[in-house]
Amino acid sequence: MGEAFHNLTPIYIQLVERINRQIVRQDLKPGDKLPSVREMAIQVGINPNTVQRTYRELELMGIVETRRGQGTFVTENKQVLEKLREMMKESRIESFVREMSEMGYSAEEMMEGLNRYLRRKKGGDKE
Amino acid sequence: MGEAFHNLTPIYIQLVERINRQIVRQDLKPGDKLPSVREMAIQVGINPNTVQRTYRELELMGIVETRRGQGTFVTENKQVLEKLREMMKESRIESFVREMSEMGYSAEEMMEGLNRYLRRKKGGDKE
Amino acid sequence: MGEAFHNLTPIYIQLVERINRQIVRQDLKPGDKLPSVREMAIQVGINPNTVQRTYRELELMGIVETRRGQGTFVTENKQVLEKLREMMKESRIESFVREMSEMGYSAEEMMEGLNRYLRRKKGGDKE
Amino acid sequence: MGEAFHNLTPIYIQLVERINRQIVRQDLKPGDKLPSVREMAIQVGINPNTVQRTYRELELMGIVETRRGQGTFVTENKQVLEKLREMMKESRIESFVREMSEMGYSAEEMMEGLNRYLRRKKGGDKE
DNA sequence: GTGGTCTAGACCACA
DNA sequence: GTGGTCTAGACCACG
Repeated sequence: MGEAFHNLTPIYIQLVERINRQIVRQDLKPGDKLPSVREMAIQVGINPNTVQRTYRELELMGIVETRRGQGTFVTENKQVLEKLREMMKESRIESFVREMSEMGYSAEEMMEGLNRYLRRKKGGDKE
Repeated sequence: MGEAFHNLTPIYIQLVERINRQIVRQDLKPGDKLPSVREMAIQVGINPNTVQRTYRELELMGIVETRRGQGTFVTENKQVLEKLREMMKESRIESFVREMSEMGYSAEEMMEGLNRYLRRKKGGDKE
Repeated sequence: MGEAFHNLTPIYIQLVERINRQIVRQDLKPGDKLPSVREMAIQVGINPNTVQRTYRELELMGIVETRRGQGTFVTENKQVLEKLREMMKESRIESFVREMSEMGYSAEEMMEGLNRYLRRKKGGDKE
Repeated sequence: MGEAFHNLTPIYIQLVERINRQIVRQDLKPGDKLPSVREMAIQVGINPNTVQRTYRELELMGIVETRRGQGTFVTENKQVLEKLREMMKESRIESFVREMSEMGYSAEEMMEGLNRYLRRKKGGDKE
């Protein structure tokens, strides 16, 4: 999640992660059909081959199932989805910790900071 | 603010953030000289005008001081630096919380997850 | 191993299998360097992209390791290689049994036929 | 005899083998009429001359009989058919043994592997 | 040099 | 229509 003006991580990986996020957020629910390869390519402005590669990657992970002539669908396998959710949670925590410790914060300060933020937010909730 | 394939946020903002991060990480210490406008422009491959704008922005925030004919330096004002550190910490916490709650995690699960991660890491530290 | 006048199975899969066979036969030993993507492409008369896809597939299976700027190498992980050997053995047995039972032979006839063949061969060995 | 990407063995031989297989599998029974030369040529997408050659080859082997003005028929000669069956069985066994020994398996391991596979399959049969 | 990514455009099989 | 494969040719990062 570094910066960079060109963005080094491959497009197809970025797209894999974007779709994973949509699934974990339930924007894409189990059984939902993803846009066709060509449609998605137009939507995000990349080449159909690159989308194809993304979908294949997701299929290898068991996250989507593709049915020839029909489309690509989010798996209904609860276990896989739960594992995905778990992985993304760990990944978020991990980069949070990495960034915070790069800034020089200790484990205690992280817990403390998060705790204070959450309590503050509970009071003044909005949006 | 989801990432994109081209990265929509203005380059000068990206550069401001990159420099702030370097300061908070102590890669740039109080009193350190930043690369000259032209040098920085070459290093990151952007237009000197854009770098100029970045430095102006940083100066308005009080984070750097420019001395005519000498260059641009990280401020030695402890208060400003402490505030910057605080801001970046809050910003990291905030996006962590936002992302985690988008994934459907509750405040308790965040605290729990972070705590478990930190304890796990304390045991098997390396690198 | 069917016939087919055009050969339906994708080239990159055929190539994966060919390489796996070479590894199992020890024509390619652990640690050996495979031909570079471009070289292999010329050797077998296909597009470098297709070879690249083959190598990637093999890497996902853990059968080869690729080192940027150096080349692609057969893994030295004994476990993976043993598993590959086991898989290919099972696969050979499975298609043997399938073909034989399509021809109407029973399990007993298969065992009997194989046994007779092997004993016959033991006597008149050559080559 | 490794496979290839274009398949080097002559088409008419491939077709001979395909038809033999259909006969041994009883997809084509004794006395059955084969498709006409022209029809077969269209079905498999090759030249009628090539089909003609295939049928001539099969006739030389005594496997089919052609009756002027009527068509080409699978022989009803039990002996010939039994011999064909025997030949194909031996051929399958031979290539099984060759492939397995190329992989470094001994005669004992082949028998053992086949036996285990068959017993395993007897239990969990399906399809 | 090496592997890795991306595009443009083609053709195929399934349904 | 769908996904899947292949090619040709380009450009990139690593060493």
